[in-house]
Amino acid sequence: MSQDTTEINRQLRKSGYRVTPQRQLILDAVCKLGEHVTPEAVYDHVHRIAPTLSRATVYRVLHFLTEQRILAMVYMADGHLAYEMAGAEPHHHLVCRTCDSLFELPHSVLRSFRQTMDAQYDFEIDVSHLSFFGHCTDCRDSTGA
Amino acid sequence: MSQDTTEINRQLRKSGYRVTPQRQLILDAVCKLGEHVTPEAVYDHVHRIAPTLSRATVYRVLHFLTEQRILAMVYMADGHLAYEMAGAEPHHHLVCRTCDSLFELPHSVLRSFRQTMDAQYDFEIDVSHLSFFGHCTDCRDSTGA
DNA sequence: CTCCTTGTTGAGAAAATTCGCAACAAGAAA
DNA sequence: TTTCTTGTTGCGAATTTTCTCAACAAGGAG
Repeated sequence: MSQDTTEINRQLRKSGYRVTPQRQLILDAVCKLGEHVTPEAVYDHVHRIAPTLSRATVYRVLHFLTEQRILAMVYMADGHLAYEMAGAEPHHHLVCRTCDSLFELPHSVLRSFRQTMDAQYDFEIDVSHLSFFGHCTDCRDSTGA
Repeated sequence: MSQDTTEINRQLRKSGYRVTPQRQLILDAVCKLGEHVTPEAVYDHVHRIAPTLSRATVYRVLHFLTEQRILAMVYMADGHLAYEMAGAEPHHHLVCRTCDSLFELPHSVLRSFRQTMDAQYDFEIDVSHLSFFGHCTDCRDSTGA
């Protein structure tokens, strides 16, 4: 389940943050629940183990762990946000605004683009996950010309 | 203000949708309020003119007009969503997850990437606006290593 | 081991966004 | 212009996400 939590904990402490049981529970939950984990799913999961752990903490910790590059945000087709472990194999999404379908995009496609951003803007685009919105094959011609 | 609304209206009707006063008011509002218009700002604006126009309608219409490629969604640094006319000069954002700063990215940088997506996946990435999350020059080294 | 400093949490209120459904009204057809 | 179909809206409730702030507790210092 919880992959090398030890290493993550060490990293957090080193940065001056604290390793609390809440953070560990939430991290474990995302880890265990797999890809595209919603805040509500996390809450349901951890709430059974720690009934006093509040929703606010779930949202805060998810945000915090994303900032720490431990988790990655995933924009779902329905517009909602989900999370997953940032360490997982990077993959990206093409989300169709019309039919809401979601296509996976191999990380390799992004490689050169990221390098350009890095070299020209010194900006490190989040490797873990990107979502591109637009219109898929079936929908691209359905609106107007 | 309201740029060629006539053409937009025609297009909507042609697609089987209706042109209602609410939709026109909301479109005008976004047009007039400029870039990065929040739903709340739209509501405040139209509510003065049409007090019964509900928040739900504002959200629904913004979503609808985005789907119709008339508006474009903009992910703000604070995580909130804003809208702007899709016809405007395309520009994109680099959003730093750590310091929340927002950098503008010229459209030209995206050109080849879009062409690749188009050619290889037959997916038309939204031209109007993209947001890339990551870490800027100042923040990229501040976490870990 | 005990004491501080200050990063974190819990609880509930507040704010933001979405839903459900009956009443409405745009606009095609007659 | 009147009628009818069905896409849209309003309202209020339900959900989701954020905020405030006092009480807590992680972990470094002594």
